[in-house]
Amino acid sequence: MGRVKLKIKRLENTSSRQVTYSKRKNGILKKARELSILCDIDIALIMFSPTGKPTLCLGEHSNFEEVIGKFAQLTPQERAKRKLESLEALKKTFKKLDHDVNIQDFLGASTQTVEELTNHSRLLQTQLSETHKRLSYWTHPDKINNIEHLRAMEDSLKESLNQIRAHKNGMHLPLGMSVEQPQAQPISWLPGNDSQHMMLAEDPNLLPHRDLECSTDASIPSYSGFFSACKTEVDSSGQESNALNELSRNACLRLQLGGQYPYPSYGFNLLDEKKLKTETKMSLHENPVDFQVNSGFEPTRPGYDTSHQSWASTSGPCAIAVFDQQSYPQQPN
Amino acid sequence: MGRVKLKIKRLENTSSRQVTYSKRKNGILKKARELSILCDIDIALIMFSPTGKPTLCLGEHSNFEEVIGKFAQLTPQERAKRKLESLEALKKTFKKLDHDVNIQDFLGASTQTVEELTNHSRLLQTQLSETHKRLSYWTHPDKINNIEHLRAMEDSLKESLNQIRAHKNGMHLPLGMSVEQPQAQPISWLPGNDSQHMMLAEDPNLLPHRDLECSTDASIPSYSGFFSACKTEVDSSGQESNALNELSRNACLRLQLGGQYPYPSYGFNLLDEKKLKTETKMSLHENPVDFQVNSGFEPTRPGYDTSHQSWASTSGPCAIAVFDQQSYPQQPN
DNA sequence: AGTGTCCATATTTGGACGTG
DNA sequence: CACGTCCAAATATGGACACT
Repeated sequence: MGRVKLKIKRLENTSSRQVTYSKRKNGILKKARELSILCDIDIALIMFSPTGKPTLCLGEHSNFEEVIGKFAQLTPQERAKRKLESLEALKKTFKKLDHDVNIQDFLGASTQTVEELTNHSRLLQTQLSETHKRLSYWTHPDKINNIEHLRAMEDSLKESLNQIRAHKNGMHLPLGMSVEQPQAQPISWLPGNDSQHMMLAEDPNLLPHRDLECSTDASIPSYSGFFSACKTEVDSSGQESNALNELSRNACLRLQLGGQYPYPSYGFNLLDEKKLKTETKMSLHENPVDFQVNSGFEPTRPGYDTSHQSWASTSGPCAIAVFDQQSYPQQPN
Repeated sequence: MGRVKLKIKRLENTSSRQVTYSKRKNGILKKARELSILCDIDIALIMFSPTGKPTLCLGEHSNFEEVIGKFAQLTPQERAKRKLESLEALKKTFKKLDHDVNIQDFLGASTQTVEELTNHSRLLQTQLSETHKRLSYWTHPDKINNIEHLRAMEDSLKESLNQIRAHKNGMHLPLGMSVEQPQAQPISWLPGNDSQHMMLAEDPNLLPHRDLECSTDASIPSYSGFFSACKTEVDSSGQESNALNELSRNACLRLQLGGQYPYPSYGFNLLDEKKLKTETKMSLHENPVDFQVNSGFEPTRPGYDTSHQSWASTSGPCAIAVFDQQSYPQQPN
């Protein structure tokens, strides 16, 4: 009876859902692979069958943590921006469909607000950056090659030292403590000293590439043969195999992504770029990894129904970023 | 001329790659969406355009972290937890719109965005405060009344002094620069000194490029492009060296800071964090799940080739990650 | 660079059925 | 239950061109 047009709506029949999943899964995986090869891009696709069985597909030379990490690196601003972009797209769709406006107004306003906030954030970010920069010179004097600067710093330090000593002396001098006491412990008392830290996905140290059977190399044709009957299809990639590593690595990622990240005090390594990034990135997930059903507002894809049940971190912000793409007016079914 | 059969091989023409990406991206996104809806599953798709622009697509009720996390832990246990019922209503409501837009979503998304940004701003504000506070300790030691702290600071300063001296001495007298130059000017870059511009920053030589992160990001052309994407050019995380001038400076700095050189011992315990990070990572890696290659494939009918790859986790319940998929009989081209 | 449109053809995939 | 097979209708998408 030939193919039947299907309404894009949850298939109520469990069996059909499974069969369809199976078929379409193959289809989408193939598409993903083709896309990654044709356009030579990074791509990662994860899906869970109706039964919960997970499937991962990576581009020819993609590696999971890399992709996720890269994505995770997007700053909140960026995410927000992207989100707005997708909203724009929707807006456009709306317009086209001659659909109503209320929304547009809303969007407009929202955009405005968002923009403001974004600017503010940007400003703060810049300030922070500046400050960190300044601090960095003190933290890593060895990075300075200008002897004049060093000399100046030295003098400054001497002066500060004197100041401190003077101040100290002005205070009660506890038990005959030696002023010259060799310094020992790190200045942990400084504000914000905190050990917690998030790791960055892209940090090679944190996510060592593990190339087991597949990984990167796998991406190559030769690899392709790997489990498949070496077909004519050399392009078959099969990064998927990486799962193994991918999975294990995930843990890390998850940590990072899932956002628990007790906010480290901005105290210390402000200087550390990585951290900075992390902070920025994580800023959205200040909470501990608590997964909670956040059925409330998972942004659903327009036009579709949703049955959600998502475990979103309460703070959930970050998470969703780009969803772009959606719209495509459904063809009338 | 109708559609032409395309060999699944990297498109050498840059332009075609982009066009193709654009088209296929839409296609695959649509497929992903449909699949998630039809089969009511969780799905996450991330891809980067040939230019590096990231795109994320989540299932109807998926949450990025959740998906990644779930995948990571392979904790399928409650997968079944679908609360379809409650959604039926929503579904119905929007279904009749026959298009993809869901106002609720707009609201949700935007709200979230605003929320995110707000949080981010707050966070940055806090960080700034902290940082300033920290700086103030050094700028106004007289405000400190804890002798221990003063002592620690003093020691730290001494240490820094030594470091600087050592570094200074270790330097060869820079090219013809007069060492005797009178050093008089105020040390404007001293901590606490709010002089806006870091004189040091201006000197590229002071900021040896260390491309750590960069290298990574660099691999993806425009990934960093997101900065440029922003009209105004934000520097939220600037890894893009070529970005803006003002940004590039930061970039350098950050790179430098993010470097792996040994942290100075005197001050902030950066090391601790590092260690901590490592530990965390490790623990995560020893994820209970242990994978095994279960490569089994069977050359199917002539002309087909299937490769399935599944990794089963011994411990995890569902633990099976399947990666499969690839090759579908490539019709002889 | 990124999209949208047209058209003709390449692919995908419901349904129904068969197998382990 | 998970797939492989068939067939015909539903879709996706190269190539060319236009717009922004």
